[in-house]
Amino acid sequence: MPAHTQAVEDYLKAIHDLSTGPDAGRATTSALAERLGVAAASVTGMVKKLAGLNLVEHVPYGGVVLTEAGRRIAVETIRHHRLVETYLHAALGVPWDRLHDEAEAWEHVLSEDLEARIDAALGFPTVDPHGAPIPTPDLVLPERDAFPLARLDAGQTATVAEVSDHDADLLRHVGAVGLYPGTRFAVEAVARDGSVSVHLLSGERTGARAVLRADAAAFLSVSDVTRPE
Amino acid sequence: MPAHTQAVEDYLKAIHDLSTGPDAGRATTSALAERLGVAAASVTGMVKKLAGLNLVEHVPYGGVVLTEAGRRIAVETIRHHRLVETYLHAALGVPWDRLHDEAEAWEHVLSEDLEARIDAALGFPTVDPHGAPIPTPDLVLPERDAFPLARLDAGQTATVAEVSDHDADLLRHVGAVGLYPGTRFAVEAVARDGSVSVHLLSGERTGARAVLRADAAAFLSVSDVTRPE
DNA sequence: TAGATGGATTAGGCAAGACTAACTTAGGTT
DNA sequence: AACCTAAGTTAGTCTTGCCTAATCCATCTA
Repeated sequence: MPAHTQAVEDYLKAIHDLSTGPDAGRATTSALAERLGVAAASVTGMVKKLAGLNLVEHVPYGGVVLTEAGRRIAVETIRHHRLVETYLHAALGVPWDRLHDEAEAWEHVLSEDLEARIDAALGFPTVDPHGAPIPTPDLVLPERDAFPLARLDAGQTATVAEVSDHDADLLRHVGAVGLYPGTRFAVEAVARDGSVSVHLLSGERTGARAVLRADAAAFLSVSDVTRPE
Repeated sequence: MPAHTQAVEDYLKAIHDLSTGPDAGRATTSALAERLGVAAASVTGMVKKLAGLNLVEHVPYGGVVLTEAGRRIAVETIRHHRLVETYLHAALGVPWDRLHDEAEAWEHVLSEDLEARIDAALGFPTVDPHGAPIPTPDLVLPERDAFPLARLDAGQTATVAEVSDHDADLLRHVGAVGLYPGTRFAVEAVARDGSVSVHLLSGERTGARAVLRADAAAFLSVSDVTRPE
């Protein structure tokens, strides 16, 4: 059935990412080129191919949108990615900041059978080690009402929902600070440069105080926020 | 470092297989084509490329031999393949006859780090589930003095050393008979058509008697043979 | 020694994907 | 309304691997 190549899966996944979340809409050629590390002309070429396969709808000069068929392949690939990350972390102890790159390769060669075995071995997890939701076997991707930590003000308390897995250096920093998904914390202050002083209220480093870099604050999403007062 | 593609790894592995074992020698174009499921002309083309990369020595009309550099890549790939098979079997319960195909895909995307983690998780195994030796991390592939079961005569006793993992149907048959690697058995009779009646002396089905198909007898190797008398 | 024959090689192509360079288009500016 | 610019697209190549068809070579046989 899956006659799609690895490149096709990568494009569809990238399109999905870009057209999901707060900034939804059409994915642009340049955004795809940037994310995939490829020249814009290459994107145009592949997008035309994907349109021919009815996996996306392409409005010249206006970006692309996934069709239902395209969405299914994208979500299937995301499921593979997140299951593999979860497995590598839980079963083989691969550190947080290396999961993404390993999973990037493995997600494309995972058979249905192995996917099911890994899922079962993990007890059918619903989130991966970065806090990202794992699509269900029938390709439903749960929505979340989380938002960037960077929007919190001093005095607010929240729980880490998800950390972007794209930048290994950023992950190491967040790990050093202790803000793993599920950790509850209070914002003590927000510096002029955007870095955030936090007080950990749960997790391994409960009670610790640390400063989160501004760039990291933008890529951490939080939920269960209590308004001060 | 590994700038070699998956196709290169597959060719080198196939050349290694064909030029190893009892029937050693130069690997021929047609044998490679057959094994890789590819046209002979394609093999000639790739072989010239490999020769240019100094991974093989090519004598036109006379076959190919691996260079040391080529041998290392081949053995590294074999190590990946056998470690992955062992892991999938031990950790995820993938059945015997499906290991090969899964491993075929995974062997090419296994990072050094993950290879080491899997090796450690398994307790540094030396043979895979088919009885094939796993090359060491420094790429030494142990030799074996095993030979085809088909050469045994009635009355002889031997231990299953290794079962070829290439044919899933054959593996299912061998599994049904109970001749897993390590199993000791006695040959009761060899039929005119080459099928072999065996009496299991160890393993799960100890005491059982069964008939092994002639084609399977050719792809099972044995060791520790006792001569009758 | 001359064929016949089958394996090996060359020649010419194709499909994926990516690149650079050159041209368009859509949206602001002025 | 004329123009500028940045993003998008077209055109033309390149590399990998694979294919078929045609030719070549080495060897076995008559």
